[in-house]
Amino acid sequence: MPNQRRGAPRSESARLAILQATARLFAQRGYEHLSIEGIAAEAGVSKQTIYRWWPAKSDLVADCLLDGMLLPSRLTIPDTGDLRADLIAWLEQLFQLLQEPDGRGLMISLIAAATANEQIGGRLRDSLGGESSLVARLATGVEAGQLRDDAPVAELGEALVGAMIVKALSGRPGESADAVRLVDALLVPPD
Amino acid sequence: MPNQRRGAPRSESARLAILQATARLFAQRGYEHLSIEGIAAEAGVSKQTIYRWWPAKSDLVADCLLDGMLLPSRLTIPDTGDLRADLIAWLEQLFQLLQEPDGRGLMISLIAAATANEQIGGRLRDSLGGESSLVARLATGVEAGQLRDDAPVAELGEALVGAMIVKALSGRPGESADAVRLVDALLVPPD
Amino acid sequence: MPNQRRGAPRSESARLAILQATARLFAQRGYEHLSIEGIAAEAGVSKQTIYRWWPAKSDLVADCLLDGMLLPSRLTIPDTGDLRADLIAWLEQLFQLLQEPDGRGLMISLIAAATANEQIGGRLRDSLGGESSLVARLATGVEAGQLRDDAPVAELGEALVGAMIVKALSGRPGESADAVRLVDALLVPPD
Amino acid sequence: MPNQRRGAPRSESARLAILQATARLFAQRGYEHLSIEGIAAEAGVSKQTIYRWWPAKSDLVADCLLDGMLLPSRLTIPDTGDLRADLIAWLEQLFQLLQEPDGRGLMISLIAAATANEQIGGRLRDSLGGESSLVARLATGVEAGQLRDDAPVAELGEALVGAMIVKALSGRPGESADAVRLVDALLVPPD
DNA sequence: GCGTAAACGAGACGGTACGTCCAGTCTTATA
DNA sequence: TATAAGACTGGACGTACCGTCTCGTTTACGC
Repeated sequence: MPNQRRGAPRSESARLAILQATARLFAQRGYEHLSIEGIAAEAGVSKQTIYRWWPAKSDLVADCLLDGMLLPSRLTIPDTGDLRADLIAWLEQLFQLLQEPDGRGLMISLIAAATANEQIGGRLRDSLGGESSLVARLATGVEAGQLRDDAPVAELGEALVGAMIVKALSGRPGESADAVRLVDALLVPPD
Repeated sequence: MPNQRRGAPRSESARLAILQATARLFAQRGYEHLSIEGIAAEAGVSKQTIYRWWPAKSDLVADCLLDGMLLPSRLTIPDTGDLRADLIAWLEQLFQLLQEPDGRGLMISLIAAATANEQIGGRLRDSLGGESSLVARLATGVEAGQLRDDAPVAELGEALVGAMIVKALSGRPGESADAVRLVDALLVPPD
Repeated sequence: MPNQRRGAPRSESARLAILQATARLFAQRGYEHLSIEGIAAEAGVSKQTIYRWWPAKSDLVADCLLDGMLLPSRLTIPDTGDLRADLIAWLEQLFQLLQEPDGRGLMISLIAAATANEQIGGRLRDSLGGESSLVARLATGVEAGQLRDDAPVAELGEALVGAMIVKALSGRPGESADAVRLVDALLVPPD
Repeated sequence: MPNQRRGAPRSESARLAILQATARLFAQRGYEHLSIEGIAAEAGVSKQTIYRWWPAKSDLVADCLLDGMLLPSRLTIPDTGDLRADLIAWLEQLFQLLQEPDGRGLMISLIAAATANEQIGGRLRDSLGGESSLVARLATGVEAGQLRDDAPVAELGEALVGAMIVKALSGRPGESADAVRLVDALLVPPD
């Protein structure tokens, strides 16, 4: 079957350059100060090439997030078999990130981006945009008998991520003990 | 004792007009489309008068929020004596708000504003900017014996508000049953 | 040979609209009250388009002057063969212009513009911005034997124009007799 | 006879401070960049005090010029008895001033101010704002028999000052020889 | 190969808003 | 009543980006 379309195919190098430029500028200056013009200049690309493929700045960021270009990889949820320990470890890492100045900026920028794009919000909910899913980890915990069968995993996931987001937005630093308390409050073991 | 300062005193009418214009435009068009120029025009005031008293758009919004000009009054947490019922009722109202198109827009706008101003984030955490405090209500629950003495009220509050915020950001509608499940997951009654 | 530059070419219609708007507003309200914003509005053009091509208001006015859009065409120096008569006629026209209210305003505005831009000053010196040159006319007079060979034509030109400028600035009306006296004082015929 | 008016008399110290501040800022930054606000701050005076006594910026400058606060004193016309030598010396000094960067700026600023105020133009004409008068010096020359009785002294004065102004505006440097040529062209001795 | 059509760089364009400066007027309290 | 202080409306500044557009160039199919 021959090609569907005539004309030059989409330039992969331009696509990459744009996403990388976006990620770089996002990390450097935050979502608020991201501009299409700046991205085009940084990527060595014309504005039109961006507008041809992405309808809005937030969709660009969503693509970056999907490709894992925005978040440090350490933020994925571990699965050692011990749900409580895994969640605590994951939350502690998040709280630590929020205490680095750039870390908090990154999180705030992601929230700001989510404000403009539901997809980004969804990725945040499913454990911050990476491949792993918080809800999947909780479900594994149910299977392993570490959580009651009828535990509302979706709600628990939202509550965990949401607590972190609220901490980020209100500038209240999260400490290790908070992570423990939060997980213990949420995770009622089966009788 | 005579007055402390010379020069004309700050114009109360201008202050009010600015805050009201901000609230009006915020409700109409959202935080993203709020512009100082637009507020000045709506308030019949010069831009300089705004810049003289507020360093940034987000501080203006924070003042509005403090004065209760942005949120419907029904969103305060009730206190009927039954903590579980109160929390469920409050969450249901929030979820209902999120299902109205304007309601979700309002919440998203508040989160966007919080992104630029920690104070706003703090008000969101303390039950959405009003006078009432979610944490205070939880503490009342502890005193009434409806919650264990060592319940981490701060974390629970953050988790509740955060869950709602995550729902808002990810566009997942919250239903009444969700509210019940969430509250039941979080509120472990004393033995 | 292909085109030198990429990107859309400069819009001639915008260029013209800007110059015409400038000329119109200059004539109506004078150099002092000329504003880039006003010109942009009058020309139906964005401010950026003006700033892209002209670094300053005075350069815009200089371009208008060069294109002969600011001065009445009658102000060019005649060449009937009789130098003395030509100069007197030209000066009389200038003096008459200065006695019309708008005429004096025009001249004052030109001087104010020259204050910000040497090019404009140069055009004023070479007989007020038009195509004709006062010095060239004087040189013709030398050739015709109506002026001494070593007559300092440049200095005489500056003195003639300068006298008119001083009259304009000091509000002293120039009369016909003044023109005659001035020319006779400056133009010493050859022995 | 008691005072005519009630209330505090005009503050002489404020008046002086304002004029001195004006002169200082005029010299430093030129007429164009002079602002009432800046003068008030520099003088330690309120804006209202300036507006109470001077209707416009240009009137302030006119007053400074009258008080001799703007021009170097060396620019007065000498009177050694030799009219030609005096005029040449005076012009040479002017030309020299125009070749210093600040000197040209000063002259341009004065012309710009004259553009807004006829009085200033008049002072420029009467030999640049000082006490001495060019026309008076020329009249002395007539009395001394160095100029024809019917020499048009007013026109000659305007031509001399005007030539200098044109040089200043057009950025053409005046040299010593130019001064000689100009004076010789204008001053026809009696037969 | 050769035309044609899309992608692409460059960049001009009409706009909106920014945050700042200053004008000129006013309202206080003090001298 | 003059003054210092300073708040106020209003207009313009020069800049940054927006999203659209118009060029000339490049690339790859389909004839």
